[in-house]
Amino acid sequence: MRHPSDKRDQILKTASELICEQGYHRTSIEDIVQASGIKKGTVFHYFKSKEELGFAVLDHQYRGFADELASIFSPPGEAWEQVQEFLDLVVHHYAKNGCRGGCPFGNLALEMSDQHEGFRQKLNTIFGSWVRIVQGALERSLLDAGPRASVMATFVVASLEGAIMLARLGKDPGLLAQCVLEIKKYVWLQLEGVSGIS
Amino acid sequence: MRHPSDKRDQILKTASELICEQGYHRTSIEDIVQASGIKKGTVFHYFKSKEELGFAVLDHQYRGFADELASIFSPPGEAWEQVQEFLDLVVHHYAKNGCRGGCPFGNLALEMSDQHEGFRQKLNTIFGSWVRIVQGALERSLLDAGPRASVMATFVVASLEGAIMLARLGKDPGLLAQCVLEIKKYVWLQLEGVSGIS
DNA sequence: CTTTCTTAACCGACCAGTCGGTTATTATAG
DNA sequence: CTATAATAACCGACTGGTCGGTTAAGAAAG
Repeated sequence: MRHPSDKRDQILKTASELICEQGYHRTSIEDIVQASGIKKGTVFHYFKSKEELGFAVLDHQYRGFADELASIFSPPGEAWEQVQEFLDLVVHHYAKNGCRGGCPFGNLALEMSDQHEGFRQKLNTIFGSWVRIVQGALERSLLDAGPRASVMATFVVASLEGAIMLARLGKDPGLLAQCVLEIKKYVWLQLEGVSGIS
Repeated sequence: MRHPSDKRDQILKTASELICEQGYHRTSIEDIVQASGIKKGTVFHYFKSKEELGFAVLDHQYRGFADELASIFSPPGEAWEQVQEFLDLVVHHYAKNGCRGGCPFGNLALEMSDQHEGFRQKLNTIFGSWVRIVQGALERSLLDAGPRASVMATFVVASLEGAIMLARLGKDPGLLAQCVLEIKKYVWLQLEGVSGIS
């Protein structure tokens, strides 16, 4: 008994990995065909174009990431500790795979920003919702939840992306861990300054 | 023409712009030929392969950037103000061009990190020397020049790269300006803490 | 003349995407 | 339950076009 979506998922998974490592343009349908064992006609049966497959891959990756975010930030608990937990998770993830692939969203963002308006908007939305989640946690941590939380959340995400990029370039997960410590220090100094936590 | 040709520079310039906006793989020799008016054979006369052209473009871009860095950090002066001057220059640059193109080194870094070892090493060296320049300035600003300066400089560069990426994605130079303020605040808090400057 | 530069014509490889056809699975009717 | 009709899943050879790269011959300069 075959589930109709069996092969579709396999295509999605293989394409995700390849696009993450090689980028969208560099990854050919033939690459996906070869890596997955699925035939070309089947790929175009489920996705009417490479572009549509690209969008589906992006959705697929974001769904997985959003689930992880939710599992950390949704349960009740100390917000600042949740932020730290999230940062540690990122560090741990890239330490495990040796920084191969880098951030799927950051990669596509740099590749497509000036190239494909549809991808740009989708990615911008993804980063926007990511920032908003961090912002929410920071607001719950700060006594005066003003516009500072938004600015700080944006900076945290930006720094994280930059650190992932440099760590990947240098094949050095330690660089990411080091930068994450600085991010924590940055946030910590703000929390201290504003709310007097110690 | 007497001097080694005019056309070589023109190829380099056009290729730099296109690769910066579209990426290396997405930019075909044909694109460069069409944008510059120079014929295909001429391109392969001066650069024996696309790869060699890519390396030359990278060198060309780094030379320009290194000159700017030198003109800021070399003259005698208050080191911390030089760092700020540099950050402001970056903000100003992307405000002027609306974040189009993004950082040439960051773009290539993400595109080539897992793809081409030669590019990876060259880019890693470039970022390394960039970090070291910032580190030097921080060391001149801090009373106790320890390993902290290196960590901070790495974080500054990483954050800057991440901010440029997000600003480009959102077509919002203001986001970069905002993040640079946070970078300054981050460094400032460290200087205060360590050396008691106010 | 020789050397350097420039050009257009050309090539094989590879790309995304198509198409006609062959199975599986399901729905329907007797 | 069986026979049949309809639909969805799957396959691989093929196409038109573009890619990076080559070649050979002309133009320009010393």
